[in-house]
Amino acid sequence: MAGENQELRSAGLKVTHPRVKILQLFENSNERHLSAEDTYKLLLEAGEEIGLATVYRVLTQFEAAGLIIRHNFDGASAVFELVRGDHHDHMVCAESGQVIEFHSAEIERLQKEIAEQHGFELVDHNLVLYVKPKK
Amino acid sequence: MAGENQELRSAGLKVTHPRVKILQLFENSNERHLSAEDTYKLLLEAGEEIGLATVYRVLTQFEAAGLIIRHNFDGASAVFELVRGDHHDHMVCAESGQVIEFHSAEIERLQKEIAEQHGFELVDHNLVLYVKPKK
DNA sequence: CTAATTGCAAAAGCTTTGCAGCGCA
DNA sequence: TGCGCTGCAAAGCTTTTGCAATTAG
Repeated sequence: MAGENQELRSAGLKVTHPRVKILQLFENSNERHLSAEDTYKLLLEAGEEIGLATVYRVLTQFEAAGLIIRHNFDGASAVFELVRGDHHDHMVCAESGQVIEFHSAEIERLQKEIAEQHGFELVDHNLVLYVKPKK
Repeated sequence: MAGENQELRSAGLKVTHPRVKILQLFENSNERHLSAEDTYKLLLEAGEEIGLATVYRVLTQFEAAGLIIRHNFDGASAVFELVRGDHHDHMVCAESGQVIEFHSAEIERLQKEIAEQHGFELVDHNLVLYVKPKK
């Protein structure tokens, strides 16, 4: 309830109607991965008249604040996801469009190892598996 | 020299001037990762008057034919890379912008394993490590 | 009250498409 | 010759931005 307000303040953002509603949407939606357009439409369905430009601005601010992360799965449009503390990667089904989250400590370890072997420090990574149903 | 012509024919594509030039560009350029815009500009510099729309169409056809692959590193614009038979992933240095290619059979194996554990078949994947120089 | 935020519409990238003319097979 | 290909310009999409009005603190 008021939890969102605190999260926004901690992020250094004023508690405005659009920001609260968008944060609530991410916290309550069944679909964890939403594009700006998805977000905009869901707000409209919920009777919230929030401009699409505002949705984009708020999502960008949330990303900068570390509240959500942006994914560019295919290149078409970005999708956003609430940060819940648990890091994970994604598997996208080419047929159903379904997005599955997974985590592999071993892959994470190997990534770090490979970066270091090349004289670098691993800052971030992006792993997406494109799959189809097993016959 | 005539190698490109054969590659194009095998791909079921007519041997036209734009297609030959674009394929040569990818085979001879020092930079292995080119966006449509990069390709267009390099062609202009080489004195080839090929339309940007044609560049996009040819790159899309080459991708469909399996001659090149498309990467969406950041979401801004896609970059293309000649398929040389060796599969590899990429490491991008945040400071220098440098792109390093690497391959890990172990990560590949784990990916396949994970997809299968979830009841899927791995079709493709995208792995990018974002790194910075080790201090 | 004041600076931050919003909404609208216009603009900005990147990419695709319609169509008339040109070129390879 | 015929169908595919090219070029240009226009249109499409996602995302960003300018600006006046509104709102949070």
